[in-house]
Amino acid sequence: MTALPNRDRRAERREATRREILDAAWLIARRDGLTAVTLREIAGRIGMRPPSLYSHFDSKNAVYDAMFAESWQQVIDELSTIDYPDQERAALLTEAEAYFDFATSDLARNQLMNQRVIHDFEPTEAAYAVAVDAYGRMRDFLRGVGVRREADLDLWTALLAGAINQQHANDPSGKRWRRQLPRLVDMFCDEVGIPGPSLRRAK
Amino acid sequence: MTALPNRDRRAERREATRREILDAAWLIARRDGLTAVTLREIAGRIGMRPPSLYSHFDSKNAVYDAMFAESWQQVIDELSTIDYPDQERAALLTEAEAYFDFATSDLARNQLMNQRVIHDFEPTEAAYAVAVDAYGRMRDFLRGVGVRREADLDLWTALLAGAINQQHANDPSGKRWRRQLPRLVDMFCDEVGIPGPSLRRAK
DNA sequence: GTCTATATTCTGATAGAC
DNA sequence: GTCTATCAGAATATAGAC
Repeated sequence: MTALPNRDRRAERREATRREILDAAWLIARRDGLTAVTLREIAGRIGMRPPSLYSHFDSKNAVYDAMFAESWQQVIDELSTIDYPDQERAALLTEAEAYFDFATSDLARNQLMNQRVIHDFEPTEAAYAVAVDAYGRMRDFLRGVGVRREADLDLWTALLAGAINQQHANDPSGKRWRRQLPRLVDMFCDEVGIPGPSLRRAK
Repeated sequence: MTALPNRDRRAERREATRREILDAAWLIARRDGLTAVTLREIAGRIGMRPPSLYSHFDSKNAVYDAMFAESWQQVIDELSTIDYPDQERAALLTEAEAYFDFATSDLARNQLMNQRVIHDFEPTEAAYAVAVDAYGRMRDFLRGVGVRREADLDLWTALLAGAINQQHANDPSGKRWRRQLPRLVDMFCDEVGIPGPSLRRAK
């Protein structure tokens, strides 16, 4: 009786190559924009020929699909490490700042996640499920501080999206709209009835 | 002494061709996305050969540049026809709805105006000046209802951008975030100290 | 799993005739 | 101002050898 190996070196290597492909794609996307990603350049960067990529991804959009899924997974991972303060308003501000920083730290990623920049790309069901999961966690978090109505969730996402979008468009290297976050969170809390001291007096 | 002609038929025809080119480009952009615009298809649609377009535009990005400028000019034209109510909050809501409707009625246009979808396109000084003009008019309008601080302007643009962005991304054919506008305007007015009755009680 | 070779189509742009 | 001809290159994707 031969013992089964406890590591699958083939699978590990395969996963490593897949990782290299995605990293190269991200590098190109950040440098020249999402639409500038080409199989040719991905291959060139990792010392492969373009057709070899098809052993790992069925198509170029399959690469985008993996990027889409991993972006939303990063949101989940990032937000799940947060140690929230007890006070509701402070917790909301912490959440807002974390998501804002995540979104504004990578324009290409944010475009892939939230804008229809690649017109013929639609996430697969599996990839979309990760985004739905991330949204569900945000909803659970808001429920935890007393926000339950659908319209209030829409309000929250609009406030965040607006600050992020303006930051990208008009002050990509600054903090002009990030500074508005305490104010936006206060406005949100006042509107939906979350009590507590204003976030802008302290400190 | 021969009289000068009071019309320049040559210039008129030239302008008409330029118009045809831009209309074709818009059609493609709306149908398949901004990045799908090609000189080949523009030419095909108006019964020309691709090289002929260079008699009217120096490059493909020059076409985008004209589209950028005319988009911002449309904002100016659109908002300047508005007959605002006297009451400040009502006036702000009218403005917000007009701009929201403008932005959400054409995804490609909004991407060209406000997102960096075409990575190697940067508007010329002349085209950018139109955008600056539009922004100046919005600033003047807000000043007219008592909003003067830079941070308050940033707040206003963030609220609008957020609603527009979420509408595009998550409910492109509906009104889910448009319904939030009265609420958003009320929140804004409360925050910056514009008096008046809530926009959500009446009607 | 990676390669070579290739298919097919498209890209923006220029030269020069008419 | 529009055309033909052409450039020089890039795009995604497939077939089949190794």
